[in-house]
Amino acid sequence: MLSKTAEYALRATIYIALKGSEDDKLGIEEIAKGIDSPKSFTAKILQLLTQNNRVISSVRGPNGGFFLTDRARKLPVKAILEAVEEANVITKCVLGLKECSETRPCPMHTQYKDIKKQLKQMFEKTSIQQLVEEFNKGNYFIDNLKGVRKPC
Amino acid sequence: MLSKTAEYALRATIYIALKGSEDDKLGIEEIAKGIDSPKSFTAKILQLLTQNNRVISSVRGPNGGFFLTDRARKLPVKAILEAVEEANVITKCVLGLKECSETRPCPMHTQYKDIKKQLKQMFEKTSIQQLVEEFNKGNYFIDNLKGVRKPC
DNA sequence: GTAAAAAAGGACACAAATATCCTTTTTTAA
DNA sequence: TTAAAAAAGGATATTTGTGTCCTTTTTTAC
Ligand code: FES
Ligand code: FES
Repeated sequence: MLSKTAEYALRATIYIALKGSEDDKLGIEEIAKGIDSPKSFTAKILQLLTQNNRVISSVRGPNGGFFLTDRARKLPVKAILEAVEEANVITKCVLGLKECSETRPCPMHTQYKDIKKQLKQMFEKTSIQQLVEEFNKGNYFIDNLKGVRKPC
Repeated sequence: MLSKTAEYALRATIYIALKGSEDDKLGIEEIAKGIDSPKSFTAKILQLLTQNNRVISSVRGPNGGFFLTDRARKLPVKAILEAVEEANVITKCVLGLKECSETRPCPMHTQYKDIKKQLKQMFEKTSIQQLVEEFNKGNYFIDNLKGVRKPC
């Protein structure tokens, strides 16, 4: 469905929104551990997300790190996908035709179009903040750690 | 969503089911043109689909080619994805966690699970034959050719 | 039985995705 | 004002996906 890049981008952004703030920025080390992803690769992905402060903000130097502004928290999840150039999942033809359209539909179009619509809704109508709230209801996970869950 | 390999696999299989039969087998040249895909690469993919006659059947030599048995036509679309090892789209966590489960859900799980269920339904409950029938209703497309459509 | 047709198979080429490492720049705190 | 901390950036390695080409095997028709 999504590339590793997009998956790490989503997990990292949610993690930063979840655990960090403008006063308590997170370092790449902690983020990578928190979502268990490869550190350097994740750093590269965060660079994409911080371009023009599109989604993530960052500050260098001691006490620096990554965080999300209140503005950014209101962004739809789709904004994360756009930053890593993968928002096309919500427009593509499931059989890989160049265009997905009603006027030139593939044999799966009729069945797939409703699913695609829901995918689109999910990524466009869900804000990063909503995911944070969902997580904070408890019993949600953003990493792969095994064993007993330590309470927050 | 799907790799090129899976997309070509789907398109090729549908095309063969559509245009061919045991008495009128299709050659790789025609198939690749029909779905417009790279010929040699598509040939490799068809090899995966013909392993153990899982989905596609083939005969070598003059008058040989690819076709689908009646049994194969009844297979779910998922069988094609399995042959190219991509059926996991219908089980994976959208954020890339190792497991997608109710007991260890990611923050998008609640929203995504219904979409995933529908994807699963689509691939499991739709047979290749059904797609052929859908196509034969007219005005469906399996290639990217531009311009006026020539009637069959 | 021989030649031609067609898929199967193997080797290789190229590109993109994934991943690591090291250097540079910026920022802060002492 | 200097040392340390942290992200940014650049170079490179590795793996996977995509794609091509050529040889081999199988089958059929003559
Ligand atoms: S044309 Fe294929 S999904 Fe719409
Ligand atoms: S756990 Fe992420 S989609 Fe189910």
